Amino acid sequence: MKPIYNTDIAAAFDEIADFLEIEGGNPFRIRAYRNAARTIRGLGPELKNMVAQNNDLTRIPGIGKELAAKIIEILETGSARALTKLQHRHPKTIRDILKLPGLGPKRVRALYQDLKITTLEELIAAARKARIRMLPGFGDAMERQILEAAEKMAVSKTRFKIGDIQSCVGRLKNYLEAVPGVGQVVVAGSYRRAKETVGDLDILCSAPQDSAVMDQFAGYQEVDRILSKGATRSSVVLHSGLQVDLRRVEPESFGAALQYFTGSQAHNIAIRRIGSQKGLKINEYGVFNLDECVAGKTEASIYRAVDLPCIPPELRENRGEIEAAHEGRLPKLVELSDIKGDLHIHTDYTDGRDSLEEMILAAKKRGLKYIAITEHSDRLKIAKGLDPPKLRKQMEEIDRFNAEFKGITVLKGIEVEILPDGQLDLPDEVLGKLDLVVGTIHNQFGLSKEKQTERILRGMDHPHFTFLAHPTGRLINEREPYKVDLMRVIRKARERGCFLELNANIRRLDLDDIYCRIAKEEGVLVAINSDAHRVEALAHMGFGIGQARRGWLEKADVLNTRPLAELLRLIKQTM
DNA sequence: GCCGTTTTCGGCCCGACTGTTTTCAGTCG
Repeated sequence: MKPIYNTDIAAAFDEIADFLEIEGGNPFRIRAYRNAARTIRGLGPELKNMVAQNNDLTRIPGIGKELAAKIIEILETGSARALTKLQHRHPKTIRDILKLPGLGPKRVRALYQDLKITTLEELIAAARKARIRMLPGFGDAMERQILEAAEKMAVSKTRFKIGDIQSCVGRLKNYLEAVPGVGQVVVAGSYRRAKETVGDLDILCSAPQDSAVMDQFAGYQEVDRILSKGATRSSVVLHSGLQVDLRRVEPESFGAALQYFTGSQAHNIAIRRIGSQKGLKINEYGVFNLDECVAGKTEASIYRAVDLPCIPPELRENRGEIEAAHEGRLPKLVELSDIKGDLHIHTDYTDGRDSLEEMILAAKKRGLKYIAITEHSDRLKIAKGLDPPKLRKQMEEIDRFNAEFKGITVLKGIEVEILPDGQLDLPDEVLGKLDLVVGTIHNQFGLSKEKQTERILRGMDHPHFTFLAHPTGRLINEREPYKVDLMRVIRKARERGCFLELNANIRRLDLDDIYCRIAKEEGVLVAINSDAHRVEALAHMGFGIGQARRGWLEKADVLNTRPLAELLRLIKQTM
């Protein structure tokens, strides 16, 4: 049987929830499945390993006796009887219809039971024959909307990489801030939580009721179409395909609204539950004791009302941050200003665009105290990887820069290929002359998990190995991570005293937040690097910091927050 | 189906917008 991962189990629970919804099942039971699916997706360790080690699954929040039994059933048999039964009762394709905007369980059930519609094709056909408008609760407008949405379904909605929408967000924010009467404008939602991708943009502004901000928003030049428009809430889709929701609130509610619209949903539900235990009602307008508003102007006031310190947005995923806040052990998260250097940089010696001098000057301008030049190695021909003579030439040039430039130190490094047999792609005597050796994988992604893991572990055993670059090789929305047992990699790093990278490139963000947190718990330092191939890309560091903060990393957990002397000492210990 | 420092039963976050209604259900975030 194929190995079953957390994503498979989460998908099974979501499928159960979908079918139960269509059947009109108990909404709280459905929510329990959805909560569990979300929790399992965000879980670091694989459930199959936890079960193998006899861990008590009911200790995971949202997993009780029943769901724990179903998890084990899925791991052992590949499915759950409860799911199989549902699959026998309903065609699988009905779930596609549930995904259409505007169609929830009630309407899907009506379509299914009254018109026997079970596929998108049948839905489109029925809409064209004007049969849908006949159903109670449906009408002309709804039928039109359904037809449009169903036809567009083929164009699947992918999430946007956070780095890709930066400039778009800046333009829109400036535009809204210029509307008369508008005070603060804050982009909330998953963007504020620094998630690697955002599905849509949630913008919050403070403005009086008679403000023109909603009209101005709907008239913004990048708007493609308007989904809804009201006095306090509007939604549009930009030409880029990005959906933007704007919320307007009065200044005295701004903190409450910001807390609410930053999410995550799971975090907010947990906070509201604590509120209700204290007899408080929490909504986007404030915290209410009966009808009296007791908090709302600032975010901190909301948390104070439930006896908690303000929790940084990046932690708000209901992954233990509320318990940590309650017990006074919230981490003091790493900040961009803590970063002293960048240990993964390319130049035009290989596949970078800018020269060594340009990269050094740009790094110095950003206030970095040190950088490491880490070109590709010989075997990576596609990136003009350096052979020993070319590397020596670059090392000499770096020596000249170090003699000339004050205020920044340039370290000599290499991003060396870990070959399929675990050997490094340059002779030991060459590697031994460098300040640091960054191991990496750029080919043979298809190896089995066992072989890929062995390959990497063997590479890490090399005496000159400093850290593993982009440890999973994933490209967000583009390429799955290669199969590798990261827990073994993390433990090897601890055992060897070497490090792992959080590659801050917006396509990578690798390690991700979950494994950053595991690395921290295992006592392995993380190096946050830009992997810049041109001067502007040095700014990607900020996205790496966002991801690191989501992974609970503090200054002390990050290798390149160290002053140069300490950094060199730590690196030397690996060699 | 989960959960409990009042509870092992009876709760389970909460409000805006839309479209179809004639006071509200469904959907969404």
